[in-house]
Amino acid sequence: MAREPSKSNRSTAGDAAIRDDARVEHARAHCEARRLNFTPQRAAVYRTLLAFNSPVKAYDLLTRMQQDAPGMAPMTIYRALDFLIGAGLIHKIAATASFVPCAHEGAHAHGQVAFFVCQRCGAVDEVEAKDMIHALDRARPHGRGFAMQSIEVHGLCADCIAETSPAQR
Amino acid sequence: MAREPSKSNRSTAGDAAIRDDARVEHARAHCEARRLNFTPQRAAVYRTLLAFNSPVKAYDLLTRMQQDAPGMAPMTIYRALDFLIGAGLIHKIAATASFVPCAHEGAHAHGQVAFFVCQRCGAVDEVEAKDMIHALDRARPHGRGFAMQSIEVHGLCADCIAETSPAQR
DNA sequence: AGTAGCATTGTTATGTTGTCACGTTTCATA
DNA sequence: TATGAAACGTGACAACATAACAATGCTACT
Repeated sequence: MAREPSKSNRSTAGDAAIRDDARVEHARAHCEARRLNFTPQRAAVYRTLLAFNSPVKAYDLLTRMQQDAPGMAPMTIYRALDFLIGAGLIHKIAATASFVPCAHEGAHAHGQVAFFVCQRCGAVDEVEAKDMIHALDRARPHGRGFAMQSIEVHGLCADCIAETSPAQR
Repeated sequence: MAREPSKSNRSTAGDAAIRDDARVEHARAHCEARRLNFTPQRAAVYRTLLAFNSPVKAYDLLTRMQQDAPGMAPMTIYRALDFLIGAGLIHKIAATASFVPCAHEGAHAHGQVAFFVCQRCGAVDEVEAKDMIHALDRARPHGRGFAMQSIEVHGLCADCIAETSPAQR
């Protein structure tokens, strides 16, 4: 699943890098429009997160960034991640203590997004959740005043079900 | 987030202990019916978790249990918690890395429960979620084969909204 | 009774994730 | 240029979780 940074497949990797660069520029504009300070450090963390192309743990991000910036400390990563979450550019997945770029580049309201998290492989699928919110509100008998910010659905993705069921027979 | 509209807050620690004891016996029967080994150690961890009456972190549980059993190691706690989760007697709340007794004493199917988790105070409200599951299934455009096991809704509870909004005005 | 196999528990060490505290740098702007 | 807030560097540490292996005890079969 992980994309190797190998030198084969060069054109694909290059295309991905170009797409990531575009997303970084989009994020910069997003922050400028909100008077948020999209510093080089924050941009670098965001850029690195994009390159993984899958949910990333803070220390994996740190390890990767230390290749270019030896001595970088955990705090540096966590501060940048906090900023990016606040800006709506990334999300934290509690189930796996990992981070993913927002699939909508921050362009959704709070409480209108849901994550389907596979507990086996860690894959995350982010979907708009307006309809779900309504369904949840109706289905919930009490706790009326609860202000939803995100939903995590934990379970097994189709791929992992396919891989595990035969072994159990 | 009280589950029942109590007539008064006069319930004593003694009453609570008696209720907890009943729940431990219920859990014992639950396990025996499933040929699961509800050992004294596991019972003790469950009993201690019940006594907190709120979401508990593993190390808080450890600290408490070390009062009676000095030298108890983290492994011991985590093993018991794993067993209790497997037995359906408790749930893990990923958002706060904490554990709560199942509000239904294990009497619900997998994928039919949702947790409303307050990100400020950590309070957890567990509700049956059959209706939500259907709503989620309908609202979700892709990820057809996803097998839901639990839902965590993250946000702010009514109490915390009441406490924070005046300060923000 | 003997013993093989398994589940449970004990013990030590280690790995992983996240935060605190405090000092320094940067930079817009008054 | 002063100065104050935001951002950043750094080291220590707190909190959360598991690996690995030893010891114990149960139980099922001979």
